[in-house]
Order: sequence, then structure tokens, then C-alpha cells
Amino acid sequence: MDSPVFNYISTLSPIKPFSLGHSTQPFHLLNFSSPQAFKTPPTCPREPKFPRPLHVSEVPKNNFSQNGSEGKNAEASSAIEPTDLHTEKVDKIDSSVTVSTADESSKLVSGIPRSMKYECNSPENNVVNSDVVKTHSEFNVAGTELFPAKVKQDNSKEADCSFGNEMGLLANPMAQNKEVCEWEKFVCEASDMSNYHSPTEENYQDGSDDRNTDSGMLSFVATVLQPPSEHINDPPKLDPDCHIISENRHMDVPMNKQGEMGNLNERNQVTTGDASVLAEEVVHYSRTEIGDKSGSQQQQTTRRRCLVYEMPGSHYRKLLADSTGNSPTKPAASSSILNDKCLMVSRPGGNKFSSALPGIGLHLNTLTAGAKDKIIVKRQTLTCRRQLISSQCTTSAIGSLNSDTKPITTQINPTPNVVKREPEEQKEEVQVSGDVSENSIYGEGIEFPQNSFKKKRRKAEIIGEADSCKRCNCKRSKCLKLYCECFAAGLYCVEPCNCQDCFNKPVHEETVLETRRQIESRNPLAFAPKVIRCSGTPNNEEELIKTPASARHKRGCNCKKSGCLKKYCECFQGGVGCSFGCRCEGCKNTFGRKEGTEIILYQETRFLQRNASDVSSLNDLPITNEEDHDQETPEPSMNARQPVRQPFHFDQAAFEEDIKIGAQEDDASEALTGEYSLPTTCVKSASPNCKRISYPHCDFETSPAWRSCRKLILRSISSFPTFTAEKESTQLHGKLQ
DNA sequence: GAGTTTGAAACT
DNA sequence: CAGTTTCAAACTC
Repeated sequence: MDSPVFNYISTLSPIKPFSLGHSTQPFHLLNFSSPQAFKTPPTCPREPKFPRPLHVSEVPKNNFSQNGSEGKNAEASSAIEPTDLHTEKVDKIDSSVTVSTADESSKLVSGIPRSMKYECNSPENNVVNSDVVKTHSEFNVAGTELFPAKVKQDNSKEADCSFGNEMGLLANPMAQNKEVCEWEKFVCEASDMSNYHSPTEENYQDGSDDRNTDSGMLSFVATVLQPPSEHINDPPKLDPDCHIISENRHMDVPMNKQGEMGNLNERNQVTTGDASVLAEEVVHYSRTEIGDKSGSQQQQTTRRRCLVYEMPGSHYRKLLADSTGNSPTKPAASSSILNDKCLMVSRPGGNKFSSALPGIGLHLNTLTAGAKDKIIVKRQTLTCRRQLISSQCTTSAIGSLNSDTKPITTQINPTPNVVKREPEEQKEEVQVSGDVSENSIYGEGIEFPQNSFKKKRRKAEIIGEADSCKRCNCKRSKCLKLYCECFAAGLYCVEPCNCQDCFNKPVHEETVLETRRQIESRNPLAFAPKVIRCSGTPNNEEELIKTPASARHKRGCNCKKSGCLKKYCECFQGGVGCSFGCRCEGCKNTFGRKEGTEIILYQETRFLQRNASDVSSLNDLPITNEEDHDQETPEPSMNARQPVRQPFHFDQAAFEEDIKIGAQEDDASEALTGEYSLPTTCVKSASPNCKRISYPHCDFETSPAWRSCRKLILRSISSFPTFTAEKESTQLHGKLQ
């Protein structure tokens, strides 16, 4: 209880509502299956798919009056090109609005999470939970390594695990990028979590403000994910837009819940002014991008779609800029930066989408991690895009996705900047992101012949993108069953799929959602990642060793003939060893063999260290192609286990209760011996719900802070984010309370 | 590319 | 919950 982290968390008022609120609230957004949930904001008929930007644009209408900024708003509106996208308008409006505030720090902080705010805002009422804003600010701050020194004082190991390396890497630009990617993805996942609770749609419906849960979750994540504060001292290169944005954001605070200003201020205390300034830098980047691409509607769309990675992107962007010494706004910015920009800026509009599909980003798709910094970023981007597409389509409620997938197409189209840099990669990216099959997203001279599917797949596998390019060949399942990899991964089928009678497409969104709901009703974890991975940073190698295979594979395999040596075996495919949960016979899993009552740890750790993170690379497994791996992944250990950020993944939280029993003692012994003795509490069940899942260990998790916090997490996060169950659960919670 | 094997998913 | 069927990926030739 004396842990600084705990103390800090205790100061986060939003967490309190957690316990009072619904445990599933954070993911209620997933209930977008409900048509009402995504009713188009009256003022945004043109782009219902981008609720956040939309409601932002409405800010002037409803809120500016409160701040006496109507005039400015009018000016901003007048400055907007009539032909601009609605989202574009939003951006310009933001940049046009200026508000003087005595508390600069607070202003900046509140303004930082512009995109986040969007997701918390209702276009209708413009109600913004200041807590959320603050939380988001922190989140952004975290993403930009802008955490307050106060937080830095915390000595939780978790923080060290997550950022300790990064701190060291800061001095090493080469390693920096890599770590940035780690951090980026980590934050991405965290943002995914937050995305699930995007209250936007909820606001549409009832205007209730349950975002405290979100903020609490975010706060916790931000706290734990606190990056090194070294960058706090980095003089951010700000441009006027940055300030404008911040100010504008600040305006949003009063627009929303005045009563929660206290919380905001309280948080501001936690977040240092420096952090705010740095966060502002992030904004600056996004703004710059907007300015650079203001003329491109497609680009705007793209950015808003890829919201999930905003913070990670910003983080990465900043680091990269620092390492290169180039201003992010300069043309010299690398393509990665550009990508990040897209991702980052896109958040305001797409966050919700990303959250649409719970499985997204968590599935094997997410396992794809490039060995190289930029590659990693790119791949993540690609994966994300497809995910986003799926989500977004799924969340069609937001818009009219059913009949109109063109926005998606537009979104998918890589920005010219991206293409310029790495034509080859870009092409690949297009393939990966080429999501909307029916809608040609390759119209711009990019071919995507279906008959070249295998060839491209092969190529993708070679470059380690196979998992980010899931394709199926379903014939009878209509791609609406877990047999379908795309569906199971929470993705819509894409053109390269060879499926027949496919219903897993945006046009059949309702069907897809309903099917998902049904499947999840049977098995809430049906769309959960099959393999839970722990931190993969070099410093966590020990953890990898200590972490039992059972901790990484949610459900044991049931192999009979394959000996767990082929990809038939989920464990093997996932690159983890078999464990107690497995019912395999004659297990010879090279990553960890279950033999009788023992589980013999083989090469899993080595694999994890060497494997570039890509399940596809398992084809070369296990260690036979070390050289190849080494060549492709100069620093595999860093990327070996992409799920590094999953210590905060809801999966972990979801299973935590199960882990409580017996997990610690088991792992304790395992940690000492490197082998696993069959625990008396071993659960050997085929039921996914019965599987005992342990999680990567971190000393932080054993700290009082963690123990108290994880309860909050558990309450705030459903066992696994679901499309449909969340709302039901939420409603049930409401009834109970 | 066709056919077989395999095990998860779905069904009863 | 166990047994069976269905299914599509993985694999082999």
C-alpha cells in the first residue's frame, strides 16, 4: 500500500467509479451491434463513420457559446473550405480556436488528448469527462515519454520492464527505434483497451457518463506505462498549431463536465507541466500532418481511421525525430514517421472503429512484428489498418458502412508520403491493408489480382507478414465460423481470400456481428488471442523462461497424431510449449513438451528470443533457421515477443482470477527449476473457460499497488472485449445496481 | 493442384 | 459432458 504507484493510482479519481460502475463498461462500445448505438449524429450525415471528428465539429455549436467563442467559431468555420471533409473542418476549427487560460499546464494537458476526447465526446451533447480528458492526456503523455517525474519516481518493476530499456535506449538511437516500436505497440494495445470503452455511441444513446471507468483504466495504464521522463526535458518543437490545438482542447474541458474539473486539476498535478508541453509536441506532429495533407481528403480519412496508434505513433514519432535530429515536420522525416503521423492523427476519428472488433489486434495478426524498427512499425500499421477496417465496418453503426465502403477504401489507400518512401513496402502494405475486397482499393494503379494470392502470400510469409494478411479459403462456413481465420481474427475477409459465399464482409455486417455475438455467447474467449505472450524485452528474458507455456497458450491443444510438431497444434503454431492444459498425446512440442505430468521446457525461450515475432516464421522453426532469423531480425530478442505490452492486456486481466489460484506457487517453482511440475490444481479441461491461464510475471504485479489496481482493471475490463456481450453485461450491471 | 491428414469448432 | 460431425488449415504427393 505504500507503493508510489498505488498512491498515484489512488489519486486517480476515475478509478473509483470503476468499482461503482459496470465492470464491462469499458467495452460497451463493442455493442455497436445495436443500431442505436451508432446512430448517425444529426449534424454529421456525411461522415457518420467518424463520430469523433464530427462531434468535434459540433463543439462550436454547443460549447463555444459557453466559452464565448462563437465568434471565433464562426471565423473558423468561415475559414473552412466548403469542400473540405468534415473531419478536415474539425481540424481547422481546432486550429482556429484560441482560448486564453491562466493555467497553461492544465490547458495543455487537457488539450493533448484531442483525439481521445473525441471518442469520449458525444456529438450530441459534447459532454466530455474531464477525467477522461486528463487520462487521455496522460496516455498521450505516456506515449510520448512525457510522464511526470513524479510517476517516474515509482520503482515498480513493471515500469522498469516497460520502459527501463527504453530509457537506456534513449541514448542509443538505433535501439531506440526498436524500443519505440515495443512501446508503441504496447500503448496501442492499451489504447485498444481504452477504445473499447469509447463512450461516443453511448452518449448518443443515453448520454450517460461512465467514462470514469475509461479514464480510470487509462490512468492506470498510463501510470504503469510511464515512460522515462528523460524526454521531459526535451524542448518540444512546437508550431502555432500545437498551441492552438491545445488551447482548443482546453476549451473542451469547460464544455464538458465542469464538476469534474476537480479531477482534472488533480490529475494535472500528477502530470507535470513539462509533460504537458511534451504532449503538446505530439499534437504538433499531428497538426503538422494535417497541414501537410490538408488538401487530401483521403489522407484525412486515413489518419482518422488509424486512431489506435495515435499515441504509439506519437511516441515513436518523437523518438525518431529525436534520434534523427530532424523535425518531424520536415520532409526528411522518415516514412515511419509519416506512417505514425497517419496513425496518430487518425485516432480522433477511428478509435471507435478499432475497438469495434475485440479480437482485433490481439489475434495472431498482432504477432507479426518486424525485426526492424521501421518494418515493425509498418507491419503494425498494416495490421492495424486491416483491423481498423474490420472494426470500422463492424461498427457500421457509426455510419453507413453497409452500403458504403468507399471510405474504407480511401482510408486504406496509403498516403503518398508512405508510398514515396518505400515503394516496395508500400505495395505490400497495400496488399495487407487491401481490405475491402469488393471495393477496389487498388484503383490507383495498384493491382491485386486474386490469382496471385498464393504468390503474394508466399511473399508475405517471407517478409513475415503472413499473419497480418490473413486469408481464408472457406467454402461452407460462409466465413462466419471460427473455422475461418479471418473471422476468428476479427477481420473481414478481403479480396485475396478464396472463400466462397463469404458473409464476412462489411456489407454483411449485421450478420457478422450477430454471428460473433452468438459465438461469444458460447465462448466469450472465442475471439481472444490463442497465445498470450509476455514481455519480450531483453530484460525480460528471464520472465520468458519463467513463464510457463501454460501462461502463453490459453487453451491447451488436443493433438493426437501430430505430436504437437505441426501447425495443426495451436501451441506449436503459436510458438509456445504445451502445458498442463494440453491434452495432447505424444507431445513433442519443440517449444515445450508436455510429458506425462511434466512439462519440459525446450527451445521456447530460445525461439522466443530468436523468432522475429512472426508466427509465420514458425514454418522455419524452431531453431533450424537461426541464421535467417538473425539476419532478418538483428535484435530478435526485442521483438521476439511482441506481446510485451500484454501484461496490461485485458486477456491477462481476464484470466487473472483464474490465475490467482495456484498460479503463483506453480510459477514460483517453475521459475526455479525451469520445468513444471504438475500442480495439484492443474486444470485439464478442454473448455476454454476452464483453462488455467497464468500470466507473465512481473514483480510489480505482486506489489500492493498492482493487487489493488488489478481489481480495478478486472472490473473495468471484461474477460475479453466482445462485440455484443458488453452491452448485455453492462445492462445487467445497471440492473443489479 | 488435388487429395489427405489433422485437430479445432460445431453440433448432438 | 462426451461423442460425433463438420470444417478448413496444414500437409503430402
